[in-house]
Amino acid sequence: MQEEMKDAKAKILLVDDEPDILEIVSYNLKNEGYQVYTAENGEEAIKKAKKKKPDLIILDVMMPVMDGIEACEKMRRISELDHTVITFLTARGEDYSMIAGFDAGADDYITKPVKPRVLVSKVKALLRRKDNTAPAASNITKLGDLVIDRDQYKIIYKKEEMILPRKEFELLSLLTTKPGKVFKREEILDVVWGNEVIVGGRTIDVHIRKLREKLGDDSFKTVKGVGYKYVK
Amino acid sequence: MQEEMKDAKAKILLVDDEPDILEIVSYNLKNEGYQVYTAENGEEAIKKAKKKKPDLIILDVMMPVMDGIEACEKMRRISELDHTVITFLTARGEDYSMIAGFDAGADDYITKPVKPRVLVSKVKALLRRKDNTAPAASNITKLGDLVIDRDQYKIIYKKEEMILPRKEFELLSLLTTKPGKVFKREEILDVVWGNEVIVGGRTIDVHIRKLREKLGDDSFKTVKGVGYKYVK
DNA sequence: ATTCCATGTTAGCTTTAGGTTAACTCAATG
DNA sequence: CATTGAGTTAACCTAAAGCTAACATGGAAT
Repeated sequence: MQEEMKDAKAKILLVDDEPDILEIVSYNLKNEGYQVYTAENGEEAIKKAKKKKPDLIILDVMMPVMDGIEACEKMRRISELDHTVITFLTARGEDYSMIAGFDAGADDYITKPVKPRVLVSKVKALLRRKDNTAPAASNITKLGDLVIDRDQYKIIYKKEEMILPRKEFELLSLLTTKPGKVFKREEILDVVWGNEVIVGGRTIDVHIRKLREKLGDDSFKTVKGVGYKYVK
Repeated sequence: MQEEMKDAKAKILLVDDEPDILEIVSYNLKNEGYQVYTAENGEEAIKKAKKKKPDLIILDVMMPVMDGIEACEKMRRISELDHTVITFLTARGEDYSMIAGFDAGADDYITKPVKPRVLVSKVKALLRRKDNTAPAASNITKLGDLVIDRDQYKIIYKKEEMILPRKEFELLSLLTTKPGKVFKREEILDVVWGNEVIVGGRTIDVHIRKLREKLGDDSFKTVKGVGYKYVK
């Protein structure tokens, strides 16, 4: 029950020049537990956005003083709003404004006229999406100046991104699952090659060598007669 | 084969405590080709709604066990029913129940007594309206100069709108769900083709090639022996 | 029906990155 | 100083991806 709370207090900035719309929409959003701020033009919107750092900004395209597109562009340059979702409100059929909107850095758009219910569910969806996007649940191992990203099949070594061939990556990946532990040659073959395949005796060495070339000699220690280990 | 059913077969959940009404109304709706489910009280209605995810729910206000208002409120909290239209059946003159109904999240109301013909045309209208509403729940991903609209099955690339063949679209759609992540060929087959279908080993490549042609070579990186990834 | 066209799949060939091997060297150990 | 296991190198091999054109299919248009 309490995890429903997290987006319950999401802050939303609603920007439209028609007070009626502001009122009806903000009423509905507040009903859902959101904290709603409003602005009647782009300028005001930017001020409030800076101050409140909302999670979501709903921006009407057509507005006096500063239109939605312009406001959006400006807001996108404000780094505090990096994680803010911006969506446009646009009249149906105005495709050009949709494209312009994306160009200005919007994340989505909602077409008018819109029913409160629909808008609310849309807002929910957007905030949900935001949550999912942020904490990319990737499986990453960090060891000193080496970062191993198993999702992206890449590593970062001394701030430098590099991609390794598959076997090298998997070998490294294995050794670093337990730094310091000595992996027997047999173990390595099992995991990296699969115990059906039979490869010659020097194959592992060659791969170790390549890793040493790329990641520095001293990280890979040989334990004669047994196998290899990775040390920071 | 299972999707692509137009609203000819729209699912309607009809809720009323009077069996006579259930029968006569559902007869008429079925005649029009709708798939009709019935329930005799709010509790039952919620259960069936969850299971069947109807497009439209017609809800009598006055019911034993759980009345329409309460049932409506509960159903509105079920996210699978976000796009379901809910309409009340209310006795003429009961204005209060109409207001309460909207407050509970209903989309419309129908006054009793109602002639079958009228009801049917009302239902048609509601479902038509629903179709206009639904695409507002768009599901859009924006990545640099690429916008993917999963609802409209179209993309915007460098300000240019284009539609991709289904497989290409789905492949792109998958890869972009997690930019940078390497999707294994097997994963891709599972998601885009479905793991029952068996396609030749070169099929994915060809689709990747087409995407590269259209969206630029460098966005699609090959990770040999593993799969592909999308990078901005 | 018939034609036409877009999409999807396949076969078969080319290309290449990646992986393996052989042959030799080196270092450690007893 | 012999033996054994590991290091090194470059040649070689192969599985995997690229590519192209042909074929298959299904839906739309006529």
